[in-house]
Amino acid sequence: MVQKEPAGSPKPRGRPRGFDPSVALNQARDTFWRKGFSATSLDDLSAATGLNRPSLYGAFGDKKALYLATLERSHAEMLAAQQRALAAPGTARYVLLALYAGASAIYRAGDSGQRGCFLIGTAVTESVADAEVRALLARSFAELDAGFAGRLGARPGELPPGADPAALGKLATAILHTLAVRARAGADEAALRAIYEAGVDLICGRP
Amino acid sequence: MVQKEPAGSPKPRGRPRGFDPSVALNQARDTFWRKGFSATSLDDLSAATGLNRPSLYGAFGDKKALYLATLERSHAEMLAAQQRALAAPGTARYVLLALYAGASAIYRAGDSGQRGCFLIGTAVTESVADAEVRALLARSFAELDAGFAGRLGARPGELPPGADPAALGKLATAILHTLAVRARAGADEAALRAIYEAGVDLICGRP
DNA sequence: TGATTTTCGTACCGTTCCGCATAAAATAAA
DNA sequence: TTTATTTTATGCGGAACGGTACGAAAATCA
Repeated sequence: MVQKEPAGSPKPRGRPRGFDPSVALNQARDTFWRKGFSATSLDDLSAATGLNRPSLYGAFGDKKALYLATLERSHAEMLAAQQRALAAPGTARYVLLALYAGASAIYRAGDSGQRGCFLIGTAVTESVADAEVRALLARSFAELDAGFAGRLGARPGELPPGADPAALGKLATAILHTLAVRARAGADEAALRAIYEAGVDLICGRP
Repeated sequence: MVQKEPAGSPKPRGRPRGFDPSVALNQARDTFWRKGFSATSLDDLSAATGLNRPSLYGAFGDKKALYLATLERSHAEMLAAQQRALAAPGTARYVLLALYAGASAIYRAGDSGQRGCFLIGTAVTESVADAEVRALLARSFAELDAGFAGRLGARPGELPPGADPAALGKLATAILHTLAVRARAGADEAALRAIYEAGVDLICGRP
């Protein structure tokens, strides 16, 4: 494994890293995603990343810090995907359906069983005993709610008269929540699609 | 601790139990509820129930079997509570609001932080790696969906014209899902109420 | 080349984990 | 009382846990 060499950055003094921390972070996230935080051991993470424990520790800190880093990145990616989907051209109904279809595909992925949403599938369990996880989860929900609300309130007349974009935004996030837990329980593509199509019908009004 | 003596049952041969297995099961469930399955040790369970490990093992089997027993009981209680709430007199809107208010109260309970729903908060994480948990979770969702659908389709004319009770039933369960995960993330009573009121507005039609 | 700095790999530390072996205690039957 | 049976309590054993010390390896700098 050869290190990448970003031009212009002065080479650090000692022995260069033999791995890409960003890749390792994704591999660690995949492991947490499958087994959850508590059931994932440092040996699991070591095997998944190909790094030994000292290298993991040196790059990310202890297991908890590594987990928080995967949560933070995953939330940022989810939020970016939401923004991208909601900024696409088309009606609210159209972009919501596309967004949920994309989420459904992600939730059903996974080599050893459908994994659902990373935050819902792993952080929800830890959040009662861990204030940092809980705070990140609450922030993630709030930002998703706001993202949906922004798009739903963007074009006057697109929603049924009297609709409250903020309230509907929270329900749009609720659809993601139910898709996430149901995917983890094994629901297939048709089952998830039926749910989000019915949800979009309610949020945007039947067409 | 004195044993209960159900009349008519022939006394078992040996030393009688010094504890009530049903009470112990609830105490074990509360521990799983707070920390999740993987993070809960047999010592935690022993401390919570007041039993030592051999007694726990003798009464319930290993940790996994004990956990499955708590899941099964919790699901049965949830389903019974749903049936009771939906069979109450009143419009669909009224009974749904009452049901969600009751769920919200349960989800916000907990001595050390809001715990949400037991199944959503703990089983969703385990369900990818454990087929038994996954099957129980899927069954639980399906039965809740069916319970809601049954009530929503029970009285013709109660829903907006053209509404599909089966699809709305799944969305009614979705409201429970989002309440459960948001409670675990720390959402307060007003936040949860705003969500389920908006959800009921959509499902039953604005009043 | 040699010194310096950082990473890598092995091995280890103390702790905690789950499960059980064993014996004492408590009750019913004989 | 004696015997049989079941539940308690103590404590052990092997494995896995998270985390780290330490020396070898690989790069840059002088």
